[in-house]
Amino acid sequence: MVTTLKPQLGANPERARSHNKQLVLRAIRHVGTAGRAEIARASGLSTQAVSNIISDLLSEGLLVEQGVRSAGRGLPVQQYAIKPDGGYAFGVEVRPTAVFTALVDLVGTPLFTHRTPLGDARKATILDTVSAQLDDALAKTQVSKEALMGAGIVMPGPFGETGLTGADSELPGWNTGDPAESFASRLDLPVFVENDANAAAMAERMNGIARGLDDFAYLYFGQGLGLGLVQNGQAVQGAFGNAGEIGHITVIVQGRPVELESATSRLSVQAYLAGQGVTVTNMDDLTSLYSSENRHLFAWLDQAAQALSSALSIIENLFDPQTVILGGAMPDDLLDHIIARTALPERSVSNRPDRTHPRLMRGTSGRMTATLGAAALVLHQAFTPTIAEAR
Amino acid sequence: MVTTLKPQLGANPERARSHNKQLVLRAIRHVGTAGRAEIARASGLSTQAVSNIISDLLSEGLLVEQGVRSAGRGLPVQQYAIKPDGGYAFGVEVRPTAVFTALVDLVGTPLFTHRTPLGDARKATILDTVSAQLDDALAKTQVSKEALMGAGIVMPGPFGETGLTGADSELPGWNTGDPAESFASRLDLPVFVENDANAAAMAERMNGIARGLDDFAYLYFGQGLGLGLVQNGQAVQGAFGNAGEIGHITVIVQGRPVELESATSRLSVQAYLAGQGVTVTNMDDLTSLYSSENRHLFAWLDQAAQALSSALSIIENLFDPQTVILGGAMPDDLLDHIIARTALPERSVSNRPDRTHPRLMRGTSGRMTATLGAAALVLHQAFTPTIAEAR
DNA sequence: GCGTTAACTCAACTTTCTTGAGTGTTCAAG
DNA sequence: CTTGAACACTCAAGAAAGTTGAGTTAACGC
Repeated sequence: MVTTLKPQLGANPERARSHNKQLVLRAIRHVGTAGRAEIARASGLSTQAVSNIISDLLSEGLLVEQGVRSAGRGLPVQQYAIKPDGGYAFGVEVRPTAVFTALVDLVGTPLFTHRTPLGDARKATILDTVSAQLDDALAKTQVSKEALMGAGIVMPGPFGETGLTGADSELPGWNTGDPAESFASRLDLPVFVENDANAAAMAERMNGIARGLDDFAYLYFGQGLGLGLVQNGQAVQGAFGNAGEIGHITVIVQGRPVELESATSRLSVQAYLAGQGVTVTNMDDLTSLYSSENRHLFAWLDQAAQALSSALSIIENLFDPQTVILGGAMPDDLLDHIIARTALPERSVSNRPDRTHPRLMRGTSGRMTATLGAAALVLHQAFTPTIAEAR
Repeated sequence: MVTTLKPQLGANPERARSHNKQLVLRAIRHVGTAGRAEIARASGLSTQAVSNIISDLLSEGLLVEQGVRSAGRGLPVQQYAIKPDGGYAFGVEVRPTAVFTALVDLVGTPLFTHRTPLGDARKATILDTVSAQLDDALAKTQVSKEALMGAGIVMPGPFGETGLTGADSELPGWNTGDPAESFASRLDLPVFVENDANAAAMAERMNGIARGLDDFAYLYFGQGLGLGLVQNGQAVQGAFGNAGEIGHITVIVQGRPVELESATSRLSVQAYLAGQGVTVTNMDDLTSLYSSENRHLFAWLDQAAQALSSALSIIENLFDPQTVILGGAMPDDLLDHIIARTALPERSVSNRPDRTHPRLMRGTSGRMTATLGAAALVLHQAFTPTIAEAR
């Protein structure tokens, strides 16, 4: 039972500078625009140090001057903001039948999104497709490869051979070798791999409803149901990268134990409605069923809300998050409906009077959520000081 | 909905050095004894830098020379080890009826442990008791206050007013104001507050069965049942410090939903046996019941194992830990029995062929587990590089 | 108007790390 | 047995990045 120490790096001038640069970028990003003195106070560095770092970042093209603000006495503040075209991130979501790609700029604005159907789901096919899509994205947006900071890849978990393997939506050929490695060498970029729920959570944290939150959970409606976890500003991956597989835990619905995923997921609603003779194939079908107040859909929503209430109790009591966000491949209307119907457990550490956020919130939904989340992984990394992380 | 950025510090020479010192200590601690070159390789620093740092640590009394080892070619390695009396940590566990204290040295060896009954559980009484115990511990062990690196405090959660407040084992008067603050100013020491489960987990990681593990869970039998979570080498506290309240989630036992804590906890076994006309008041009673193969106890153990199996499924699928450890106020025999009887869920991300650790292991049990865990919090902090953490 | 306040710059200084040359010890090949 | 390679470590010089303190500039308020 040999346990190796996780490699951590010592601080030297070079790594210290890189750390400080990311710290400054993060501070500016958080408030939008900021002046040197403000950043110095926030970071515990001297104004001089911040000045030097900012002049570096300006010449690297990561920051722009943003005019002067005179607030109170003293010399007016020269303000700085993130330069949108200071860098770009490529986001990829791999599903068994298609690959979704997105190119976003440094502030997270998508410049290009695309869906490419997959002929087959072999590893080589996927790598080829993603690589071609990257070239296409760069060409269409006139972005140079040098300006790309990395690629985020969202793949359906679980990774490796586990007790959940063999189920529904598998990708063959990925269980051997490190997927990140394969993509990194093929795309010649730094690569970050995550599951859909964590990626969606990070997207929400970078540019969505979870901006500034450091501890929250994200329930992601994908094919099944995934749990994204952010603790201390970092996505929780678990020892083998498979944290958040909430779909297979047992919850109580109408007094009977069922798998959470079988009560609340896209497959679940499709199966339920099919059992009632109603066919849905995409999110638009669900939206129109909802607006026509289809009683079968409403019945499903009710039991989904029940299942969710159990899940909420577990998530809240185990993680004590600032909030729980619901999002993914489910129309806004339905998410809102579920949120309204979900009983907030009383016996929960989250049931506290001094809350700043609702216990349950709706996040971004839609087909591209996870793909944009993949890109957000790259941005997150660019704005997170990491002196000790070995690469 | 204002979200403030978590304060993070920039790197300057002083903080870089402190970071590197902790990194060196951690590297040495991990392997027991080590030479300069070995540490340099592990930390990404130059041998020269490591040399300078080690000479610092020697003169601060945190390291000792440990003789020469000639391994293969080259100059024999001058080895260094942690100096046990290089520093001390005070551990405190506060319960409603008693305060437990321990003084441990830098390698974690307890020099002094004590149980002090509490006349009442008012805040002032507790602070007085702890303070007196600290003085006593220092006097009896001849340790100077300057050598104390801090105090770890274990208190029953949940912290603050929550949906679980008002239950069984409360301490009045702690919901207002920061407990850490109160202890820090009273003891004039750096203070770290945790719940019992997380503290026990950190103890196990520092000196127990979880040495070197960075991602694991600890199920702690206290009054109720608590979940300690270590992710990335850090205890997970949640947004409000109340993560790990697993006792109140619903699990299935014999087909019926029950609160986990009512099926598996010290109170649970007492209540169950009382219902069968068997009275137990302490762990020794349980041990003798077990060795006499009491059928009521065995029946309880069986249903506890069932409940645990459900809990295990949740923990594994949500956290994907390296292992789950069982420990706390329950005799070893009983823990071993439960572990042997607990069905390992098949539908779990932890059910994988390439495991290095068993899925369920027994940790340290006994009355002082959490108290020593409290002290371990201080040691953990001393061996963890933290350049960016604001204090 | 004029002093106070505050942001920012400049130049000198400090800390800490890295680099490269040099020393001493051990092992192994000729 | 000699010689050279391998390796740990030290010394001294140099580089990188931070801090400090004095000085400059602009706005506010009395």
